[in-house]
Amino acid sequence: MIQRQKGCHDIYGREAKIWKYVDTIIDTVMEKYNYTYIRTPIIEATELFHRGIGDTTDIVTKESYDFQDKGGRDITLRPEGTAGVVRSYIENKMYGDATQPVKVYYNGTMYRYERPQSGRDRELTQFGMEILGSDDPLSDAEIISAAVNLYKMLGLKELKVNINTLGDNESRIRYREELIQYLKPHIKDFCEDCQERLEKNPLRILDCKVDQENEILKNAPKTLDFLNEESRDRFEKVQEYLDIMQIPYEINPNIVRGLDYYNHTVFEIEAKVEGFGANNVIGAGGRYNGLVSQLDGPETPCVGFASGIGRLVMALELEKVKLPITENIDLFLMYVNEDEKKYAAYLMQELRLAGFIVDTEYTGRSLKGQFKQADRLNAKFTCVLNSEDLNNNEVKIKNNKTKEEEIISLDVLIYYLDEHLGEEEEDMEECHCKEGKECTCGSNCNCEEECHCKEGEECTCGSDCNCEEECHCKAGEECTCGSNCTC
RNA sequence: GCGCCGUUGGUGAAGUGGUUAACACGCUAGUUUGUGGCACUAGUAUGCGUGAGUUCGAUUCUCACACGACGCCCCA
Repeated sequence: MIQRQKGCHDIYGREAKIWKYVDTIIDTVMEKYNYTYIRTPIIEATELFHRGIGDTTDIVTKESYDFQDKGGRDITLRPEGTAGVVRSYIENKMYGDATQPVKVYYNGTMYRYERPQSGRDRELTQFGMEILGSDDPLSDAEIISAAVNLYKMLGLKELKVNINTLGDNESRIRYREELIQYLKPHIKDFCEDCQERLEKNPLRILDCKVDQENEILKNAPKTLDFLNEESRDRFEKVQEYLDIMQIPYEINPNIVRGLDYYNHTVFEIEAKVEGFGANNVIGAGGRYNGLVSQLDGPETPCVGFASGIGRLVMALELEKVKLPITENIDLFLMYVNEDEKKYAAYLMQELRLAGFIVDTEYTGRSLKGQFKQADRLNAKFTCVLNSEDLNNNEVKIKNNKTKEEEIISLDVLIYYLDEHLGEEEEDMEECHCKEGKECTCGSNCNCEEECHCKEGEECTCGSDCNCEEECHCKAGEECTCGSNCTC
């Protein structure tokens, strides 16, 4: 059997619906902020990332998907989105556009040759936004606020925004040197990883999990002390704008972005969700004023942000955010003989063109099996096409929730469905499951009522539960049976 | 690149160095029910990640590899 590639995932079914939903929210929010969608190639010249992201970064040195194509060109599968956007900005001379700054957003797959773990895959989907051509601290604040608002709109509640500033390139380099000098005499007392980091990535030592309690580290020089006046003013301005926009944040001097191109404002957004793995940063970004010129474009100040959609979806699921995802169909048509089947084909065509979600039987199941199928598909209405009724120009339609059945004229079927599905919409949010009955609300269950599930039985509240014994659990409560039940 | 644990049917899984790999769910068919959701009956892996080794014999022991989960490095 051919398997998917390591660290890659197939996304389908309910999960795919969540991804699509997240995409639509991104589009909606970005439209409000007046960002335009940009789509750049997944493959780029290898040199772009070496010059853009930096030769010392692991992403470029160890983790990139490099190859030569048949023409001998050095190609890399993009490991992140910003470099490609900047390349496109320069190549298409967007700096000459009438509307400045240029505000764009992207949403696509990135590739990193890494060992997979929770929240990290080889193929990842990132959404990101960039403002190119503005040095205004308001643009820094806008990027952060847009990110936070997006997460809020998706339904995430517990967010932690960490911000920091690296200062301009000059103070950044000065600080780096100072830090190395300070740590060097004591480096023996640090963990092995930190000893490695000293020359390669000294700023990372500040954020080391092992040496967090080390007194020497606690007294280490801070980036903020090395800022020149301009950098300090800019950082204060960013905070001021964030305050005005009522975006809560914390200043965390240990936030260090991995990519070489960052300067001034940097930030990370963590999702504080129980059960999240070690990688709980769902989005991060910062200012990169030097990148455009470094890639042969005009001196252009920029700020941007990127977010992993996979982590985002994981956070939404762990937080059990209620998402407006439809998992039911309007009508399931059943039939027994060939004439009825033909009529089903005709009727489906009519109803689908009229805008209803309609399905029927395709595998030759018995009528009994068709009823089961209708339930599996969460059909709101079912209809057994019966030759006799059809000859009378009538159809028997059943509300699958109330179990009420009516015989109506075929001429008014569309009108009937329209009317009754409208009613359905209103209490779609409400769940009517009771003891011993199937949950009507689908898998994202928030039953208020008690459910009784026994070993091996499907939990009546709709979640997958492997109770050892009967449990009486309500929505949001810990399951009394001790199993991993999310009743 | 490093570490730890794992890999048995559509699903959750039990299990053993030796004839037919438990149980449950699901699915399909049948009986019954005025057109299903209950009950009952039957069917549903020639197979235990892949390859090699040990052995008379391996799904069960050993090794390698692949993949999965988690953590480190690094990073969204």
